[in-house]
Amino acid sequence: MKRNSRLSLALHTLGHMADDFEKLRTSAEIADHAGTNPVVVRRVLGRLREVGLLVAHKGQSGGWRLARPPQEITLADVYVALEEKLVTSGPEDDLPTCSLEYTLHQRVSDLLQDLERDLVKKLSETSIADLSGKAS
Amino acid sequence: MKRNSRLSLALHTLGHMADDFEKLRTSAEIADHAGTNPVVVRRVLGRLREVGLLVAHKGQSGGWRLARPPQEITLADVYVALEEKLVTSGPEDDLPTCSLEYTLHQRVSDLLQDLERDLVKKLSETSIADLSGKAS
DNA sequence: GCTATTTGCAACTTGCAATGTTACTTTAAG
DNA sequence: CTTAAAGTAACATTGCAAGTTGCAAATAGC
Repeated sequence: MKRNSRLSLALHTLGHMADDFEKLRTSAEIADHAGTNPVVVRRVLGRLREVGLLVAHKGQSGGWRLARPPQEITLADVYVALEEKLVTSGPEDDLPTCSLEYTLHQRVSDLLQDLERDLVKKLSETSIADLSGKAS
Repeated sequence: MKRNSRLSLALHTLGHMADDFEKLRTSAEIADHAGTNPVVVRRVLGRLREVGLLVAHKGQSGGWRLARPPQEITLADVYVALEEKLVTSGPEDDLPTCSLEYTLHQRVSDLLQDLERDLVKKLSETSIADLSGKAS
């Protein structure tokens, strides 16, 4: 089992979709290529459908395709949609009882939020069209 | 159970040690304050001992203290020692069979390595003395 | 030297979340 | 009407971090 594979799966799939973005692909085909399970694919791509990156067609000869041209979908769009958090924001659930711990958490959190912004900015500079074999 | 608590535990503890850096503290005391278990404390602080940030004294009236002045121990030292990876480097274990996946992984990895460097740089600008109540 | 206290460490258990699986419903093409 | 697809809920598996137990080694205090 691979951890943290949602983003990999999504980007990999969208990269291929960028190659031939009219084509409908079924969850089964995608799962097969990505070495996973159709339900997992539907779960992950479902998020991208919800935010309008993908379109799904039910019924016979249905499947998935991009909702807009691949040049207009960036890695950041996908990252944000999946809430993958490659930068771990603090896991603090309970309020710290100790003021030192509070200060500490504050500092580290601020720092990580900056990094997260950086990451999204950098991801937004690459579209999924840039990944495909027939890149511009 | 908190995930990702090793770094929190370590920084929290070292912050307190910076307050009174001659004092020896036992794993039991530290665990009690941090709401965890002495063995977990020894596991985490053991890493910091291995890289020369802490000193442990065995035997009666033994315990832990800083190996050098708190001003000379940065958050980066602790972060690096624990290999905490707040920035998730790619989880790819097996070689990608698909060239698109390979390219993708390459790009994302490069980006994350940049972020990681940034993070360490920023962490190195704060010492554990800066965390303590009696900050400079 | 003897005892109490502490770290060091290995082995095992537990808890949890992500992934995987099964089974069923809904939708639409032919 | 049949077939093939997404949608979804419920359950199973599993990887991993944290927690736990038990004991050996070291050392201070007596």
